[in-house]
Amino acid sequence: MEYAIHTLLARTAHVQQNAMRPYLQKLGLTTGQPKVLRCLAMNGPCSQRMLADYCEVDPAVICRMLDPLERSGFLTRKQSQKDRRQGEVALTEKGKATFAAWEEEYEKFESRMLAGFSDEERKALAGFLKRAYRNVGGRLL
Amino acid sequence: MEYAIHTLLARTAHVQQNAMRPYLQKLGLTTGQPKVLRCLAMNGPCSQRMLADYCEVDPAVICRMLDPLERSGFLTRKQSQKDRRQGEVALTEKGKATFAAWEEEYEKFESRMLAGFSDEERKALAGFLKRAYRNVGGRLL
DNA sequence: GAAAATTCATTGCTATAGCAATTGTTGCGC
DNA sequence: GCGCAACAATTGCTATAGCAATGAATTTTC
Repeated sequence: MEYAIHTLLARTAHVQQNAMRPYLQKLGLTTGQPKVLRCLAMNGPCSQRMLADYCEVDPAVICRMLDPLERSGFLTRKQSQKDRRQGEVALTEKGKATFAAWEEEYEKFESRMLAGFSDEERKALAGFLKRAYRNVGGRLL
Repeated sequence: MEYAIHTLLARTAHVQQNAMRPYLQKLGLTTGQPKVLRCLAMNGPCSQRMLADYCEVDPAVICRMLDPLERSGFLTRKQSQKDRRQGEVALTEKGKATFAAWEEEYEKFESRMLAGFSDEERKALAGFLKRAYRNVGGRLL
């Protein structure tokens, strides 16, 4: 039987997420948290609005995700001086260290997922995904 | 900047889902429902366990997804005669018609997502996704 | 400079998803 | 055939995600 691309894409992403969970759990992370930490690690302290834009999710999602991340001591929230509407979210040392550890751990995962892929194939896959991403409205990657 | 494959995959799947939502809403469907309808359309009446296996989600997820699908009149649930532990989930006529309409509607979406892809590229992308899917533990596609 | 529009964070509601525990039912070992 | 293991559906709890509405602060418009 033939599968539609959207099915292959959704299923692969879904199974991928389940496969990553044990790696993340070793570091005390859930599956959605690394992308928030990544934004902060790459861009430094951000407002929640910036996090939402970068992660391409609704601001409400970020708002709710920050509570457990703060409780776990990965980041801190405070009010911005310049604009009291905005918060300023920043990684703690623990947050930085945990994200760095995840980046290392992730290598193991990726080599498993792409086992048997040549360098050309990896490049081609990345290029295809990026093109499809842009075709359906993605603006960031 | 370079993006990890898992990021490209997760983001593309995520944006894809948001892009499909309006098409689905025209038919009164939510983003998770088509895969359940597909299983029933392809395989005929199923137990919830079969649906969970086919959709690669926890049986609890199927259990909770059936309530709204039943309320919308897309399917019916009854107890199996042979094994009273199992239920028997079956599409209604409305469910069949709606799924068929979705399959048509989906064509429009896919041609948008894969605009600019040659036939070879489509085949290559599908092949790559399937290999990655299997590498991370997928057993069905 | 005051009224209107916009922006940011948050909360409520729903959908999708995993895991653990529970209940009821079947099947197996003996 | 009885007890126990396995299995099916369900429910509770949490995480991720979208959308709508709200309240507070800022910016724009006039």
